[in-house]
Amino acid sequence: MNTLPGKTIGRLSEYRRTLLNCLAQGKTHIYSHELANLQNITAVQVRRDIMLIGYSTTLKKGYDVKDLIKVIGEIIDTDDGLNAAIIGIGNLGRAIATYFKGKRTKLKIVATFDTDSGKINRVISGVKCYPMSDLSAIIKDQNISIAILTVPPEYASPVAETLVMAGIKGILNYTSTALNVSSNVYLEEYDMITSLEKVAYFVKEKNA
Amino acid sequence: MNTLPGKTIGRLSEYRRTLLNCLAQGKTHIYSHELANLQNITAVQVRRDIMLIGYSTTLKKGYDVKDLIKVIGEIIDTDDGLNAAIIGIGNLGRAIATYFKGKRTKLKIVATFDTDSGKINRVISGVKCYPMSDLSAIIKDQNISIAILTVPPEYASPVAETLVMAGIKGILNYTSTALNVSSNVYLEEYDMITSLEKVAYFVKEKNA
DNA sequence: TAGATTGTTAATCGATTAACAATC
DNA sequence: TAGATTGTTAATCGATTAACAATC
Repeated sequence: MNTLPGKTIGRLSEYRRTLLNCLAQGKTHIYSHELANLQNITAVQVRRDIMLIGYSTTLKKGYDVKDLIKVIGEIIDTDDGLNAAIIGIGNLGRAIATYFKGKRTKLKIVATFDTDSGKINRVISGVKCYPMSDLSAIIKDQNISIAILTVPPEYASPVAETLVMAGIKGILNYTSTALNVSSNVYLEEYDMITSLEKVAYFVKEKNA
Repeated sequence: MNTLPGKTIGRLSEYRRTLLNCLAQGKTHIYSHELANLQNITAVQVRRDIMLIGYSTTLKKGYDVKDLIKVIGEIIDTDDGLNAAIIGIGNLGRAIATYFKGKRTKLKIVATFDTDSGKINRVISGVKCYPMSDLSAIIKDQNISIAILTVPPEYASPVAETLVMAGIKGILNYTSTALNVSSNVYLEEYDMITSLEKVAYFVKEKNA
């Protein structure tokens, strides 16, 4: 299977969650236009995404919900799962840790890191907090390949460097600092202030 | 000025923050390639974005940092500012409120809402928390036009409906529920689990 | 069959980048 | 001037959508 576009991967993740809801409600089959409506996109886009992952149905009665969940899992999950860590366990870090609790997924948050001695060695939102100084050692020990960066902006760059040196393969950066990492590390950045400013701009434009 | 693409608006917001940092460091002028490097994008993209907002410099010594900050502000800010509210003040809500504290921007978070009686009427992360039952009234009273939705997923849809009825103009949805709002309300959705799954997928692909 | 649905190609739309003239 | 930089058009790239044949 060729590498799929990022946008398609994002939608597949959303399809899966929606499908799991459908399954919980006892729905066994779903039409492309039903799934599209639940996601506020078009049915063609759903069908095209599903085409890209090589799944198809013989029936004209929609996709088999269970099957499709399984096939999406084969595309976006790894067989043996991946370990992740949250770097900086403030409000945002806790929010993410809490989101993950109880979600049965191939991704596991196995450690958090902080400099605050009041947090170190405690279990926070279900995950053990280690001192920042042990970052490299624990990433290697626990085979952590993904880091979720929620430290204050001024620490983002040095911490990212440490992460890369320690062998991290992917970083999800929630700090407001744009990072510059070597191209063999996958980097995804998201900034809440930017999103909010974008909403504000379009609110202004709509009412102009 | 025509409405600009969302991607450009996102980048303008980031340029501004970077430029404010530069200004704080005493930098008065910046070349397109410098700004591009700080943002990990290309210089052409920077120049094109700046072209789109109608700014240009006569000097070949880069853009005047102060001027450019001002011009970006004229594009993305409203003259009189906009008020926002956080709906659901859990960890994520608090993270956002805290991010905003001390940021001088035309956007103000003026209220938060929750159902937890232990939170109601307290000031949390610098913002007063009101009971969810007062949502409509306070949105109208305080002229709130943007809602940041950080409630549990099962409440997302009914709360969004209330928000729209109360006259909200833009919603930034951080819940995992895809919303369906009338087209005169601007909706921006972001889901952390999806982002993390995307990172996991590309980590897997890079190492395949 | 007629109507609904899927899978897929081709067309369109939008965003990025290459190329380059103009300017300092 | 030569070299660096900007502003802008045209080309390219990528993602979405329209159109439609095939199938139930």
